Amino acid sequence: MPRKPIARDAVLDAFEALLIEVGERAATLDAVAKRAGVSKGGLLYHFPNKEAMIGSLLERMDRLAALDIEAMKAAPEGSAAFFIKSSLWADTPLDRVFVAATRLAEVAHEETRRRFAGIQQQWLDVLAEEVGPEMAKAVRYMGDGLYFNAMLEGGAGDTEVKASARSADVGALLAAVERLRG
Amino acid sequence: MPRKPIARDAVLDAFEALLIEVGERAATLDAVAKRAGVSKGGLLYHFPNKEAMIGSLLERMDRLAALDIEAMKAAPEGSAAFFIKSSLWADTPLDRVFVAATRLAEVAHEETRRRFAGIQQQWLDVLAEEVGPEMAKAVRYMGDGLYFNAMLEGGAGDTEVKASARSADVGALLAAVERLRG
DNA sequence: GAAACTATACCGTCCAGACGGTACAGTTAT
DNA sequence: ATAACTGTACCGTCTGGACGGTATAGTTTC
Repeated sequence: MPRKPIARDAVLDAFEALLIEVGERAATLDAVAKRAGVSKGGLLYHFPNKEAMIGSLLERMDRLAALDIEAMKAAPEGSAAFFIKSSLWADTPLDRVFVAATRLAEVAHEETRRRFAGIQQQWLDVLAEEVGPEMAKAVRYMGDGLYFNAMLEGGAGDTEVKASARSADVGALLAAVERLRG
Repeated sequence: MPRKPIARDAVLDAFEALLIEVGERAATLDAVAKRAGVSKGGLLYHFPNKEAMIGSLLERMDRLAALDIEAMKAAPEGSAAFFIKSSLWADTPLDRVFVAATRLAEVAHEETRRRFAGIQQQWLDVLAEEVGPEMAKAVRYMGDGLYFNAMLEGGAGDTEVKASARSADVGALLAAVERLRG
């Protein structure tokens, strides 16, 4: 059996972290390799080019999103409440890959945008089963707004403070969801 | 009398358009000059460097946002309904500069992020006067979600189709706002 | 006559990617 | 069992191109 490609995941993690913290512009191959503790040559061994690296990150996103949608369907508190809660930045693997991918979509990366649209549609479908198609949109836009703000904050400043400030907002949103459902 | 600096606004418009349509990465000085129908030298005559150009764009945003907030306060249908409607992508000057600036915030441009936070706070304050601080957050997140989606779509694909699809969503959001207010 | 440009040449830096090499785990032939 | 071989998993360096910015000489418009 050949050695395990431990560097592969390390590279993907580093790429993700740099996208979140310093944006797409600064997530260069050199920077990713350095952060992953790998040489640039080693990085390019696993991912023949940058596009391939992005492709692997998107696969990771699809995989995690599929799990999230399953959990959402099965959530005892209802899919809408689950959705709002999980839209809050909590540094989960899904949160991370999502914000990282947003950085790519922002630079007009078409494939990334397509994947996003697909996942959002799935969320909407599940929400619509619980609160109807109209209110589902309201709920989804609230969640999107939460992501939008997480993305704007990025890695800058005091993450702790901002996270707790936003978790207070979730209470308000859950109350709003209750009203919308009633 | 010297000629009027018509190129200045043309450059800013071109920069804005490129940010929206092809992202920050592709909005290079050469590309901006070409799109504005101006030589690179001419561009740099008005803006000594790229940062200065960004600064001017942010000034434009602040100016337009201030007008919007005044209109919001004076809106007969209420500030919340006005806010939701105006969060829809309608290709207005404010919409354009806002999405363009989002592209900069996404690449971790700190000054841009600060300006955003300031404007968002003002919106929240006005909304809170009408629907209270809790529901104001719900409304603002919905608006943010609308912007988030406009931003993800960018200039790619059929803008007409997507705009009309989203304007249908606004009906749902306005209904949601009604419920939240009641 | 001066502001508002055009046009072009150039510099330093950074980046994606190519390339040639090395270390070593596992396999096969003896 | 061990020497010879094979393929995977890397490392370090180099190159070509793009980008931000400088410089400068000339041209148009008011």
